[in-house]
Amino acid sequence: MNRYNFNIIEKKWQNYWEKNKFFKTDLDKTKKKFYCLEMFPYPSGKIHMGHVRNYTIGDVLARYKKLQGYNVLHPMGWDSFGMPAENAARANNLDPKEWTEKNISVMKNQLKKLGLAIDWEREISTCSPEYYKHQQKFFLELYDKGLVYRKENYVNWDPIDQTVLANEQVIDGKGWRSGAIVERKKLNQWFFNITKFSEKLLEGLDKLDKWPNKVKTMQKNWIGKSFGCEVNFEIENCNEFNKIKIFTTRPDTLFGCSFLALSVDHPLSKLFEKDPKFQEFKNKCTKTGTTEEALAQAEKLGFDTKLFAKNPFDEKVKVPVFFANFVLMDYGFGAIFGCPGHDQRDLDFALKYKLKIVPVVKPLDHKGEFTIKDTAYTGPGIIYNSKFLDNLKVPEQSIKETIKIIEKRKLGEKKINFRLKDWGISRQRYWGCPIPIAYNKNNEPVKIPEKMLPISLPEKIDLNTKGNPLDHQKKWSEIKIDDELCRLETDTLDTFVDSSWYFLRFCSPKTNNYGFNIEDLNYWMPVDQYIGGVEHAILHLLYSRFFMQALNHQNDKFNITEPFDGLFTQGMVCHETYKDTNNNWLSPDEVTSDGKKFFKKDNNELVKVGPSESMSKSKKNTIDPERIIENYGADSVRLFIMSDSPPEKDIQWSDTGMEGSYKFLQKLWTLHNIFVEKINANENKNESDDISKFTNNLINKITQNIESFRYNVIIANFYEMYNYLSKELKKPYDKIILVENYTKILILLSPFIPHFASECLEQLNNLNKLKNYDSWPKINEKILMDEDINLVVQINGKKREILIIKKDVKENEILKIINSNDRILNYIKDKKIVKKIFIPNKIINLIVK
RNA sequence: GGGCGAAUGGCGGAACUGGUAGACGCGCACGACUCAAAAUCGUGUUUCGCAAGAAGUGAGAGUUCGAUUCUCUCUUCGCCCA
Repeated sequence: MNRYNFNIIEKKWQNYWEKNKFFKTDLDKTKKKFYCLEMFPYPSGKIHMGHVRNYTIGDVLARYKKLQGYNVLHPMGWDSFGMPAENAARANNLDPKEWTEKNISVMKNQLKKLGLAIDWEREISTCSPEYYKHQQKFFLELYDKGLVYRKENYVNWDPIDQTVLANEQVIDGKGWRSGAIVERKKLNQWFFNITKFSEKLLEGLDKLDKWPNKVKTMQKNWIGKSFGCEVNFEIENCNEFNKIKIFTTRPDTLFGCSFLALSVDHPLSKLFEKDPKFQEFKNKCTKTGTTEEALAQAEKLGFDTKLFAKNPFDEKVKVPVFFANFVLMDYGFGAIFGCPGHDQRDLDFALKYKLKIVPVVKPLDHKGEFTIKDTAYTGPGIIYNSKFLDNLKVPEQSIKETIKIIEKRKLGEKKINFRLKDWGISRQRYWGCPIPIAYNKNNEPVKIPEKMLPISLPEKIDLNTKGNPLDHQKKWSEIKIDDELCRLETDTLDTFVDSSWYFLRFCSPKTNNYGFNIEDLNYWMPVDQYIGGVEHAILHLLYSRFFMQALNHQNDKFNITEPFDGLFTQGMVCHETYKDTNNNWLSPDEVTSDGKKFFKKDNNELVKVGPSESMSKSKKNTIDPERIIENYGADSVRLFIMSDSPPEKDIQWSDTGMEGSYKFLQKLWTLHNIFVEKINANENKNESDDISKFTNNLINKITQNIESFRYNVIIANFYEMYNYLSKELKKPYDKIILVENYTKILILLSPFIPHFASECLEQLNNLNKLKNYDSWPKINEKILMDEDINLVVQINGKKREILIIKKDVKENEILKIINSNDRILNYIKDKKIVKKIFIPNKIINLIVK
């Protein structure tokens, strides 16, 4: 018997699919559609196991839906702008464009070797002017709608490299490359007004019932809607600034207020502009990073203004006003009141500056004096020390009631605050989409007229400059608009903008005059199933949702509000980590094992085995998919990556598991040959038709498990199928029955191991089944109903016997069977049956005494 | 510190709405084939026990005829936010 030669067979089918345009999207819009999309990759060089997992999950679904008769859109593209290209190009003196294009061609080739059912004619790449031209139009459209604006904002500034750093480039407060201490610097930057849609983005989550709750909660927390109140504090003896407006979510603790804290950017800071001590303090503040986390961890610092504010509830109580490093200008009004008793940050601050600590909430069951030492009390309880607020229950009564009083006394009003900030889209980098704006002589922004788009990036430029390379492109940046010489914006767009609408472009990838064709969109959108890593749970998904809101805004024709109807977040691919005696990471290739301990291959030194972690280049625990495909074939890899763990959880890469999948494929091939042999022999008789029952049951299980993404269980179902069939085929079977059942089984297998299934179906002369729509096997309910069931007999809740009986047998029938079963009777004899619990087709439980 | 989630054999995991715990795979053991090994095939594999049987899903309680599944408390781990 011939061995299954995956090399020949996989190549054969990949060529066949390409030549016959097997996965070309159908343009017939009368058919029911299914838009299956996986997060497109960044072309970093080679595909990694995470891609293999992500794209196999999607591919299984796309192939399954196609067989079910859907018109499937399953495209692929490249998220091809971004820092790695710029860094790699700088390091190796290359052009980012060439580097990117080379990577794309390598990775595309690798994806094809996986046998993915992708319509490559719809391929897009975000770094091509063909793509970003439309993005520039969208930018101007949003600009016209008032959703884009420019303002000064802090960035992470590397003073040595003279460049802006992304948050992830700041490591322990230092620049990743230069090691310089990162500063906060104010720059003029472009923003998308995402906060205009805070409420809509929050409400929209409720309708996304095919999203994981986890992701929805994360977005909810990120948007961070909080109910609170603005309160005006009067400032004593200050003519220029007699009122400060603060925001608080805890107005009920107002009597515990012992200071006001302002951001150094608060308008009141103008009074201290000439104070060198204040400038020194402000500089100190700019040295702490811009992230909320950095601010939270930094030591609480204050600058005493020597001003005093009156407590609005009791004008006799006066509290000092500070500037403080932990108050941000873009939250609330850049001013808070400090209540050390019930907020840890405020308490740290108060202890440092020896301010009063007045507790105003105590736990309900607390007896005697309640004191605060070094931990603020934030739990529930009851208000005290607070005059007219005393005895209000915290939090259910206190906040609401206090706001009522504040509004009645006209001291402030109820306010809803969002944590979500506007989206800063300016990047001081070369390899990104140019912002279609220029500046005139007066430095005013001017829109680039549509006919001048795209503003393309200059090519083959010197990247080894300080700061943004585009700042050094004088010639490129000169542009004439309406006969006026202007200079182009040199900032480029955040790459999250590129990925906020690429799924729209896939619907009409070739349309030239606009980013999409609305008829195509109305047919294909929303994406029915979006699949990707949970690391994009917040930003990418939120920005994409925002983009739909923005396009929708003031546009009756664009009716999409939510881009992704279903979302699935897959787990990561992990591998053990290895370190040598000098604590250097070792790759799995450098390590060998005797089954118990691990050794370094070249010198037999003992290797330290670390925990299994997500595959990453830095820990050297990666497995190269291409090499695995070469050794085992794409079908085997697909099988393994689907088999060991539920798709939403992390999977451990294991060589033995991989080998197991490979062996299983060989076993299926043996089984195939037995089928073919038996079909040719045409035994012309059936002992029974158990095989049809089995197949019918299998269809039922596989279909249900695909729909709920339990792919690992499906692979187990296939193993069971193999175990069953290798025995069952020892019986004689009629050719017709065999062909019919085996064809169905191969169709069930085809989404998972498409090359193998195609080869076998071709040998059965049933290849057309994979071409035709609607060939996913249907369940025969009658056969399903006919099956025997296991009925468990329990005595006092303990399993004592299993009865294999027909479905829907009545209780008294079952009691008859029990009465003739000695094993069961043994447990009942000499006892009285007190109670009978009977659940049809499941269980009978006899309670005896 | 807050939010969300998880914990099942030596390992990965299964058990859809409370109803047979451990499917399926890996590993391991034994056997067949072989001079031998690999490959392949077969049998077994939660623990204790010769067995009948008993215990058993991180720990402890509770609801129930019946709990891996529901409720409460605790422990550990993971993710997100701070």
